[in-house]
Amino acid sequence: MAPVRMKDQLAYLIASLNRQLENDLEERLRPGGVPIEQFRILEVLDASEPAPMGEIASQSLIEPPTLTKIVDKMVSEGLVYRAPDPNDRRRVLIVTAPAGKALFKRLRGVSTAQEQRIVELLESERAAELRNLLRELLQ
Amino acid sequence: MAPVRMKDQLAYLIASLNRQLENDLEERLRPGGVPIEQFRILEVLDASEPAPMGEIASQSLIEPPTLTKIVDKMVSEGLVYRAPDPNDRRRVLIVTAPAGKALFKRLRGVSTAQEQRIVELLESERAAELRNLLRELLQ
DNA sequence: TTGACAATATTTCTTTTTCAATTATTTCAG
DNA sequence: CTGAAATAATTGAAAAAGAAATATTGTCAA
Repeated sequence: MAPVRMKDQLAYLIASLNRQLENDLEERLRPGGVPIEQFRILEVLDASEPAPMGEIASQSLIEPPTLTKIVDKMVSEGLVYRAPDPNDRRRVLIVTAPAGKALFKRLRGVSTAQEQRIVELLESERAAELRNLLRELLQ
Repeated sequence: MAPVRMKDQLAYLIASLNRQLENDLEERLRPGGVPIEQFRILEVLDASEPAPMGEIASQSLIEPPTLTKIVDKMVSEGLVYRAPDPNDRRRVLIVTAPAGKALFKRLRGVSTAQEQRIVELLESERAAELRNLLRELLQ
């Protein structure tokens, strides 16, 4: 069997593409001065709010201790606030503050535009196929 | 148009899958006690050696200052050594030392096994299709 | 040939991230 | 009910990453 060259490995292609997409997103967020992680957190909250720390961590792919510190910063910037969960007081729920909502409203297009660029680059049936392949490999 | 849920976004799927593959690889490398970055550097060198720092950096997706520090460590562990490029003395070429070659020989299977698992999980035509889709999106 | 600019790698300094341990709360078997 | 184990989040120390500055060498137009 011919040796698989690194650049042909699926894991490597995925890592490279991931890097490329992150750099792209970061660059487009830079004018707003918003770190990509903060943006992802706002995305998670936009989808379902309020959300406990653990939920945000797993969805945004950020480790819990890191998330705590990022949220600290976002709280101090007035983007979100913490609200202890009355049903389970171990939990801390995060809620988007008005400033956070406004910020996200300004920036959400950055992410959807990226998705659109990808889908356009492939034709849409192939984009759907890619989506399926990735899903199949997850878990 | 219905709002694209975060979990359906290609960028998110790619980030998630990338994370999953990295965790998987890291776990399998742990017995050898080798950080994933060192392994990737050895992979790059295995493909073409000697290689200048810049080349290793871009291929392994590691930033130059970080790479310098990792190579420092690898040199002190006797895995690689530095050799100034005689043709361009700004460059520093990295060469795999015998211990590095031995280590890589023991561990290379980890990476090819991962590739195989992916290819098997999909059938191989679909793996080929995935490869093409990813390539198309790169650059 | 020179002098300005570019390229390569490293260093330094600051900021982030991670890892392990800690606190607080909940759950549940006995 | 009690207390041991589990879960959620945070903290603090150490490690890693990142940005900017530096050192060195190379390139090329004037």
